[in-house]
Amino acid sequence: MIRITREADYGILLMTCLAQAEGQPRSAAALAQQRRLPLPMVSKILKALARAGLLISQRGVQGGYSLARLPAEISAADIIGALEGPLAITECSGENHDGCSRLEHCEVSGHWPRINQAIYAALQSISLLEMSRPDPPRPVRFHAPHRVMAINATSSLV
Amino acid sequence: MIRITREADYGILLMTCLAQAEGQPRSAAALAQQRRLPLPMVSKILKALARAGLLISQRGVQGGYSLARLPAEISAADIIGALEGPLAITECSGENHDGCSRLEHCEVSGHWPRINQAIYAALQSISLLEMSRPDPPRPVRFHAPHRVMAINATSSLV
DNA sequence: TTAATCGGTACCGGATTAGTACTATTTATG
DNA sequence: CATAAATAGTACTAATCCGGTACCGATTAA
Repeated sequence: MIRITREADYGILLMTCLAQAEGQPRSAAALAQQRRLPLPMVSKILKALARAGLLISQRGVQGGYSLARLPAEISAADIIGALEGPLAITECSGENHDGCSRLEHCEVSGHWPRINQAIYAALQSISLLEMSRPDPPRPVRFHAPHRVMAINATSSLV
Repeated sequence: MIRITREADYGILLMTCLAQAEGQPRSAAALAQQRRLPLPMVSKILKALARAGLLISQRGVQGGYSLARLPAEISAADIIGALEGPLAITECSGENHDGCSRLEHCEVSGHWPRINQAIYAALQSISLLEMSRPDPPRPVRFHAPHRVMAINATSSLV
């Protein structure tokens, strides 16, 4: 399946909290409490988001994190991308096919960037503003032909 | 990062082989040899694809697998979806939010199906026919703003 | 009858991820 | 100026999941 790491999953949850906070900084502890997530994890994720430039961090008493841009200017792709690090497993979907031992028997590799881009575009089309709507209009049923294609969203699992 | 399992990755490789075979059945061993993939793995994947109705299997001597539909009628979403099984980790992105212990503190969950569908649509727009073109026109560079969003396509890694 | 091939299940090892612990650094506030 | 509240960084452990293998049964053309 196509899955997203739990880190990115939590990241989206936290970002929606901050979107609703309207620029006012929130501490990691407050966010963890609000979403019922483990504090160290929340802390780690917020740090990463700040490093990626999506959040502004304010240290010291009364400090916290706040959005660096307006919710409408932040996409799901931004958040997920920020939390996934520039991992090395990108060889065949990215630009550098060097070091690909199977290249001579693989005519498909050139197509991965296309798929890549298609998914990226899909994720970029969804803004944080949209995701922050408190009660979304229950979207139309997923029209998978025979089997549900699932994103591994573990955010709400036990 | 957003990653695809290696199984699905191999699956696409194998499907392109079969697309080029033009209806003529190929044995698992032949496909494994052609793509330089481990035979047991190939066997496992082909079985799953056949069960999903994407391949037709012919047992016995001179048997093998062949496409159940025309390459143009099979999408990347079909292949990936077939290999990812109806895992249980779908609770929050699928339809049934039941059993989600954090539901009351999670206003985002309702949005996962949307993201889900967006990605699904992207994958469905790419047909096996397109992917089987021997040497694809090197697609335009991936226009990620600051960081490459990567699909973990490990097909061509060592 | 035989050999080639698909079908299914169970299992193991390794890699990645989730989560934790600890310490240093910054800063508002009294 | 001292203190407490908060972020920043790093290293580490534990659990899960994935890739891969092995084995045996069922089919079927020759």
